Amino acid sequence: MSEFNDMTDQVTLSEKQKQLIERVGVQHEKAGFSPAAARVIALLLVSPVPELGFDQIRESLGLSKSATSNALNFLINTDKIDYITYTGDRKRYFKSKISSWRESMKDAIIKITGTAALMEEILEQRPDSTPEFNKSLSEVIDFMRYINQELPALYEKWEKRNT
Amino acid sequence: MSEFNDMTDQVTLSEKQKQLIERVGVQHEKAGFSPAAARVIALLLVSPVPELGFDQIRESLGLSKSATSNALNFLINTDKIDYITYTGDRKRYFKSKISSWRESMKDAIIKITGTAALMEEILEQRPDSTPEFNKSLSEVIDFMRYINQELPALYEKWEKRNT
DNA sequence: TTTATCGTTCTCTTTGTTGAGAACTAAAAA
DNA sequence: TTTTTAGTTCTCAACAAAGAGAACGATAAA
Repeated sequence: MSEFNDMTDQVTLSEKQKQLIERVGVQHEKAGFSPAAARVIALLLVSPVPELGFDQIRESLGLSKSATSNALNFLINTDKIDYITYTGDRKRYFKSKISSWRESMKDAIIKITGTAALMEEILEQRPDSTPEFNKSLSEVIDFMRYINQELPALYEKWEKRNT
Repeated sequence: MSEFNDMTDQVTLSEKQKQLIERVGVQHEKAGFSPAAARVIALLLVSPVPELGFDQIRESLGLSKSATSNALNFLINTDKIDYITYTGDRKRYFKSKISSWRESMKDAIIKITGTAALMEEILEQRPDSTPEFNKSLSEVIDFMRYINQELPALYEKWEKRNT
C-alpha cells in the first residue's frame, strides 16, 4: 500500500506512555493474562491511535509474530478486543472492547453467581455440628446473592444520575 | 500424644466430598492459587471438622510435607486461613477464614478502586481526538467509583434485611 | 541428655509456560 | 502465473512453577 515500506510500523509512544503500558500490563498479568497478551491490551488502551494493525502492535511492543498472533487470538476469544477492516485493505485493525464494558460487567456478575452456587453446594453437605461455620458460609452466599440482585437497580440509578 | 501413632491422620471424607474439594479446588486454581493451596482451602471449607492439623491436611490431600507447608504459609500470608492452638498441644490447627468474609469483601473493593485509579491515569493522558473511546473509559471509571461509593449503603441494607 | 514432635527448608525432577524464528498458507495483487 | 501481503502454525529452547523427599532445626517431652 505505502510507497515507503521500509518505514517502521511503530506507533509513536512517549516514555510516559510506554511506562503506563508496562504498569497496565503488569496489572493484567496479575489477572491471569500472559505477558504478551497483557501488553497488547495495555497498548490498545494507552495508544493515542486506538485501532492498530498486526505489525504496529508487534513492532510497538517488540514481540515476535507468533507471540503477537497468539496474544491477539486469545484476546479475541476472550472478548477483550475486536477488530475492524476497511474496504480495499486486507489488514485487520485491532481495538479494545472497552466500549462494551457493560457486557463485561454482566459477565463478571455471572461469575459471582457461579461462586455462590458452589458455596451453596458446600453448605448443603455440611454437618449441623458446625453452626458458626455454616452461618458464615450462609451469610457470604446470601450477601453475594443480594449484591447480584441489587446490581441492576444500582446500575439504573447510575444511568439516571448520568443524564 | 496418642498411644496409637501408627493410626492414619486422614479426615474421613465421602467420595462426594472429595469430588467437591476438587471442584472448589479448580475454582480457586482459576483464581490464581497453586493446585496444592487451592485443595487446602477447599478441604478447609468442605471438611466436616473445620480445624485440621498439618498431617491431617497432608494425608487427606495426599500432599508432600513441602507442598503442605508452602500452601499453608501462602494461605496464611494472604489471609485466607488462620490457625489456633490448644494448651498442651504443640500442633497448629488450621481453619478457613470464611468468618471474616466482610473484610475480604472490603479488600476486593479496594482492588476495584486500584483499577479505577490506573484507568484514570490512562484517561488523563489520552488525546482529545478519540472522544468515543475516552467516553467509554470515563464511563467505566465512573461506574466503578459509583459502585464503590454505594456498596457500604448496600451492605447496610443487607444487614438490616437480615435482622 | 536423648528422643520425639512439628514443622521448615533445600535439592532435584517433572511439568508447564512463554515466546523466538522459520516454515507454511490463503488470498489478493501484479 | 508469480509475487506480495497478512497472518498462522510448528518446532525448539529458555525459563518458571509445583511439588516430592530428604535433611535440617527448634521446641518440648522423657
